[in-house]
Amino acid sequence: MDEQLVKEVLSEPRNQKEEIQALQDTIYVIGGKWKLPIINSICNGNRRFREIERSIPGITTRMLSRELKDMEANKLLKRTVTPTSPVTVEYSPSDYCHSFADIILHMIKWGKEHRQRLKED
Amino acid sequence: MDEQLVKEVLSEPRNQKEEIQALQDTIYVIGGKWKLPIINSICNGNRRFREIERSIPGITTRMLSRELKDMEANKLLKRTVTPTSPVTVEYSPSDYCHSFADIILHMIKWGKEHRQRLKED
DNA sequence: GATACCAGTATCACAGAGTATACCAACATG
DNA sequence: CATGTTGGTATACTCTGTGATACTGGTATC
Repeated sequence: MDEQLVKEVLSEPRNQKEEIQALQDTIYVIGGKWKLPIINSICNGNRRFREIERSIPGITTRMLSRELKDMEANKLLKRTVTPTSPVTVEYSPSDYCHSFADIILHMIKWGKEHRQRLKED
Repeated sequence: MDEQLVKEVLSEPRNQKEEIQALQDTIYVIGGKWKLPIINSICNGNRRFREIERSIPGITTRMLSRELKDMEANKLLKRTVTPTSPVTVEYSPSDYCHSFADIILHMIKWGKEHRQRLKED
């Protein structure tokens, strides 16, 4: 584990109440099955609705629509409509959106290692 | 962001399908409102049932009971019963449990920064 | 004797997360 | 002219995660 990060995040003396509240806040924001996969997809360069939809196995049009609306309202991303014909709709990440990069990266790492462990059994 | 980690986790050329699957696997394992707070609590030294319960704001006896059972079955933690009177039950983290440390740490970090941003408005 | 703590289980109930399917208008492609 | 794509909405449904409340049996405390 990254000792520097530990020092940065975990104040001394430890304030466990604050830590668990922070953890619960984060879970509240990115909880659910789809938020992180969507953020990941958009940060990976997917912009169009169907493009994002196709990049996430299992998601339905409805869930994607709902989550995108929600995330736009919370300024996690920007929705841009270009009046071409037919209209072009593009979703792009806000800076805020990039702040999840570390979390996502570590979760990808964990998922890969997890799969590796399962294979070894 | 940690460039070394990026190189380690994100293979070149990128395999986005593998990445999103890894991400979804991780969400599947630690998804829900309580798993990470419980892991965090136990890794922070809480061992007894009521001790863990008190350390997590909002959790009910029932949810804690269910999640602990689930996590014991998945070898995320060990349940030890000492035949004192009344019996002493202790939950302790497995090595596996510690593998979430990075994710939790980054989520705590994000939560703290999030709260800071809200205060600044 | 009343109350409180421990480690839970039982029962009931609900909201909302998530699924399935169909549909729309406008355009492009074969 | 039939089909497919885009960017969604509408409707109906399931289901499970979560919550509220109550209870148990043994012990310790007041």
